[in-house]
Amino acid sequence: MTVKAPGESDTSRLLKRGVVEIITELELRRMLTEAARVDKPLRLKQGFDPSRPDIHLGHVVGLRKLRQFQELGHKVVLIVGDWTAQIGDPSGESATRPMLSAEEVRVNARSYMEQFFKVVDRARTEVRWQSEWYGKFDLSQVIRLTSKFTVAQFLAREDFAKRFQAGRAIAITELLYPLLQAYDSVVVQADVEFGGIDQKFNCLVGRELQAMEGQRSQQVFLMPLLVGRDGKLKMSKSLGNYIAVTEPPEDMYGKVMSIPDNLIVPYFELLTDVSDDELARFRSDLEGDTVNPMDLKKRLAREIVTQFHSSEAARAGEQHFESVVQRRQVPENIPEFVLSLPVDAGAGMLTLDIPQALLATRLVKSRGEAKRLIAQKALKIEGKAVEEEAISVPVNSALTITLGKRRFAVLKLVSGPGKESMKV
RNA sequence: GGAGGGGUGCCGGAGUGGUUAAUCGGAGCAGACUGUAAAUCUGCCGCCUGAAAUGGCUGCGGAGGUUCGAAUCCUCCCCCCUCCA
Repeated sequence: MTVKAPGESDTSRLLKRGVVEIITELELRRMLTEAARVDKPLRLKQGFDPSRPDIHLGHVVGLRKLRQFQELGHKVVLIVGDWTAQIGDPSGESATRPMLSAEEVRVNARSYMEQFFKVVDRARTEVRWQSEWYGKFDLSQVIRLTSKFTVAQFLAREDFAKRFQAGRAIAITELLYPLLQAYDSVVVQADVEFGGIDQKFNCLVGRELQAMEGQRSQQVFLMPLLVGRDGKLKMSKSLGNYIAVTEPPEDMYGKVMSIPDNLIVPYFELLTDVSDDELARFRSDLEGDTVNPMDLKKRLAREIVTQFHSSEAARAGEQHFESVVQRRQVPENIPEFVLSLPVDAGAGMLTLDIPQALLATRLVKSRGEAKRLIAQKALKIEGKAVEEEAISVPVNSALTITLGKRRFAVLKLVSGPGKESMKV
């Protein structure tokens, strides 16, 4: 094993960019130097909650940081929080979560790790399950653990303090959450714990507990919370403002394009490797209005899609965006449906009940929605706006349907007994 | 053990007998505009029927009940929260 000491330029990238706070930076710097000197990697602790196996760009901010440390030779210790998951993270108004079966946890963990290792180096990661130590934890140990802290200490945490003052509920298990997380640090002998700034309290409890157990306290590395697509709140799955790392390239590209302009620079800063000089230029260009924000955003989207897919996928995503969104063209490979309808008496025509057809394709959820969309001029058939709810078309025609900006289908109409439709 | 507050549509949150399919905000969708799926503006936003005004159904924690009529009143039940012990 070879642990490298960071050079000066590395250090500023490592310890300054995308970092809110390091507790304590001085000590961490010492540890980095020392680790290189004795060639012993630092143990970088990162936990995850297997009830939420989805990784989005908000998590990626931290994962990239872990990766940077790994590149210096350090080791990530990934903790599968199969016990804390049962408590629920107290940050926010956590609703009680359903308990997961052991099997569900396993499935989630597998899926999580698949995503995790898109960014983090698997070879330099140790995976540990909480059940390894909490599976045999007994009451005397629980008492011993809880006896080390006071309510006042916990009320120092902003989230608890606010809720307490507001007279809102704080479950006792929620108080246990930071304790368990802290004890994890003791078990795995963490040197540094990584987390979003909202994890500050939990990580600090870890420091104290380690000291009480006669261990060297971990350093705490806190990163900013990425703002979600809404431009206001932190990216989170429950708020629906996230971009998942498993997103197909077109969607990922498109979703990056949908972030508000004021997030362009922060996203570059936290999610890409563009240099600090370039970041500064982006900033001034945006302020001075000398760049079209869209062009910067396209670059951002390419960078991000490339990280999780490939540069080819990024190019394809961009082409898709330019043709479908910007030029409003119909994409390729749209779903096709065959609809069999009775032929009208006389000529070889049939009457297409459009809401019915849209419902059959599941492009809409109800006839009502279809009618509304038609009234709102959202429907195009073969590129032409259609405002009628029924049209007459020749048998065996294939119609390309566009509904709004993002819904497409091809309808093949054949003569048949009823209104049954089938998907092809 | 005692006292009190509350459960409303995807979310937040009004509403305390009819004018409430249910104010408003957010999300979502559509249109316009545009430099983008940014921003902004406008509209839509339970289901079915109808070109439409209309009509029908479902709906405010659950089950009953009162009433011409209930999210709103009564009874029982379930769940959540706060305070005092």
